Amino acid sequence: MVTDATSAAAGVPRPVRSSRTRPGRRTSMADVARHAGVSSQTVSRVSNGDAAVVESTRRHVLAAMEELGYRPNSAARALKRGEFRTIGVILFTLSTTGNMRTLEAIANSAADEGYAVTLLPVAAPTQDDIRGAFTRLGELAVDAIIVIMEVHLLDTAKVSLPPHIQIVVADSDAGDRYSVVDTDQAGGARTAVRHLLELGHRSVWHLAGPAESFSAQRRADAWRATLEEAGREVPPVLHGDWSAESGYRAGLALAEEADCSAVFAANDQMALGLLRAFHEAGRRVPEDVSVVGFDDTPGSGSFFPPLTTVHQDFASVGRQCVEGVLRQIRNEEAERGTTLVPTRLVVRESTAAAAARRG
Amino acid sequence: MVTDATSAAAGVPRPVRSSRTRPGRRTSMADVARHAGVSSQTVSRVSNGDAAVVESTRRHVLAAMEELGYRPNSAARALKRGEFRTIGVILFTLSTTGNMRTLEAIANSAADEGYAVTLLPVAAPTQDDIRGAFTRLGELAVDAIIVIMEVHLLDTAKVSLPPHIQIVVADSDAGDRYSVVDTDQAGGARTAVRHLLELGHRSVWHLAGPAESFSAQRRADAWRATLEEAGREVPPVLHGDWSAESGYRAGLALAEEADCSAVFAANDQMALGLLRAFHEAGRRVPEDVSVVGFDDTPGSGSFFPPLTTVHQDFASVGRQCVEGVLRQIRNEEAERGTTLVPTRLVVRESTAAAAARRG
DNA sequence: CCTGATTATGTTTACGTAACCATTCTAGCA
DNA sequence: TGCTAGAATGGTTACGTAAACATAATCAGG
Repeated sequence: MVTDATSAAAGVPRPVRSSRTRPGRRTSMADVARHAGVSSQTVSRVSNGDAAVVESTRRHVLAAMEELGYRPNSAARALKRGEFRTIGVILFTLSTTGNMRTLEAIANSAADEGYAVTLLPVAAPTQDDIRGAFTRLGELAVDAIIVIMEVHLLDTAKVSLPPHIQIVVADSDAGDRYSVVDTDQAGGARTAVRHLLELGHRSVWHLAGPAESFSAQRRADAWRATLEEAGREVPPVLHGDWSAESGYRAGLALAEEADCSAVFAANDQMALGLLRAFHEAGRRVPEDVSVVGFDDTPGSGSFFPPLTTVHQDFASVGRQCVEGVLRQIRNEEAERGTTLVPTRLVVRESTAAAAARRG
Repeated sequence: MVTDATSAAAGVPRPVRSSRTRPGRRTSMADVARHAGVSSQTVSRVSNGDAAVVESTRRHVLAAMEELGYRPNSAARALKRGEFRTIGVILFTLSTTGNMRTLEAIANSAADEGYAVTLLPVAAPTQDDIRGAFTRLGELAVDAIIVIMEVHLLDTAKVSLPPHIQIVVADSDAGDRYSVVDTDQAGGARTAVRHLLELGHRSVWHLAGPAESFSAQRRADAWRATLEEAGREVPPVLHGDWSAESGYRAGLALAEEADCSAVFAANDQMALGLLRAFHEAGRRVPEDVSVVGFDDTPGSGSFFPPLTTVHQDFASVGRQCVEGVLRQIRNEEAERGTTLVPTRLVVRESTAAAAARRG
């Protein structure tokens, strides 16, 4: 029930302005200091929990802060301290499992260290876009940058990286020029292929990612190398674009290959498409064809059949990106080299022992 | 080979310091001004592309900037201007399709408007965590906040929202207290159920999301209402936790129900689990059972069979969040009310006309 | 009761930028 | 030629914070 028509309308919450504070401005340390009858330096000390402020004073200042609704101004703080406590992340898209999970891990690790994460998406990997992004990053309030993309795209864009900013590159090559954290693509691919060979398959086909992708290349290279080491025939490589749809198309073609009893797909989405194509073509998985994916995306355990796949530890990738970047900030020097994060083969029901040799 | 032990180690790229600049500091406008022989005010004008600076001066200043590697200090800029040009996004997890796609759209829209996006993840939706997140956001360098979570969680956490900061809440209820942008959950669910009824199914079962979720509740409510409006029997509702695994478990139970010919799953992941359970139980989809999902996640078009599902336009949700927040910043006043983003039914192969009435 | 060390608090200043106002210069016109 | 309007540029200052230094208060030991 409305009891008083003249009262200020049940309004949007607004900051309470003490009569001591200037209108139109957020309350500053000076306001709090005046209100509490101390110097602004003492307010600063309380605000940072830093120096020795006697308990009674501290409480008094805290009360004043509370009363005036004081919030530290991070712009002034950053200006004074010379650091933003923020890490910038530049990436093309969040739409891949890997980027998304890596970003999440980065954000969580950064938060643990008291750092915020600023996102800088680049709509499409065109040169102009990348350059624009980096120009903006240079002006942005960040102490460091983590790049989640492939380094050769940086090169083609002739990007001038802000020199004072430390960089870790996830999902890339070029560990000799930047500090790189990446999943052990080759190791994962090798494990997948070995698993299939150990099941008795004569050879393993490969549905690779797009040719431009270094991740795809490394997985394909390791697949080929593993087959060659084992003295097996290397079937022609198929290329998809990471999408389930492209996996489906490749699967329709593979279903025609009578001697194809095992496929290693470069990611789970394409493996999903493969599964559908095989179902539709009447090739049973795993009885007729074994399929292994890569990523271990959520849901891959509920594919039909549940997918054997290479688990990527994106959380670890993200965490190590943040650790690397903070280490570089603290030491004030850039690092080089690549940190490989190991993978793990998750065996489910899409792989089985090879059927008797067929004709 | 190390050729000269006294040389500065083959080093990390470092900013070139002109002899005119003070060591240990990034070049400031004053440095550029000195180097170019103009006032720092003119440098400021060039930097902002703002005022009338004569072309020759402008080029001269730009050259000086280039030479000294000048980058504007965004902390000082923000302090002076009183705005950060940054939007904070708070969310629990990126691990759901919806959050991720919404975030991506927010980041893109914000970038278009010249705003950066700062991420503030909250590890688990406990009260302490939420409160911590908001305290940090209050001090954070943001002009506005977008909350991607359900409002009742804010309430239980007794969060005090920074009063000067504008808020748009995605994925929630409580449009009467905040400005909310959300998918038209009810409309989507209604469309899904109607689609199944129009195919001749006597009724539609529902695999709902977790009971705590408002999205799940609204989808379930609309499902029930649509059945009741059509005068159909309302089967008991099943609950999953959004995961494919929970869908699988529910599917095993549903496969036992002889009169279940159509299921509406509250998201695609659970629908994926349903499909696997039905396959394993020998119930053909769509011949024996029709299945509809919700989300239209990438890959759902390659499920086996391709999934009929309700497409959510996350890009639009994200865009409208940013538009709303910027409108509030510019008008300096909070808004209320809910903006519903329509859905679209994507009919694929997991739904078909009901078989002849069974026993 | 004084001295010197220690602790608590205050004062001054600089961080880099941009708004505001002042000054100089140019060109058009009487 | 002198005058004025307007354009281009410069000088000064404040934004809010925290470092560096200065001062005041307390206390132990002689």
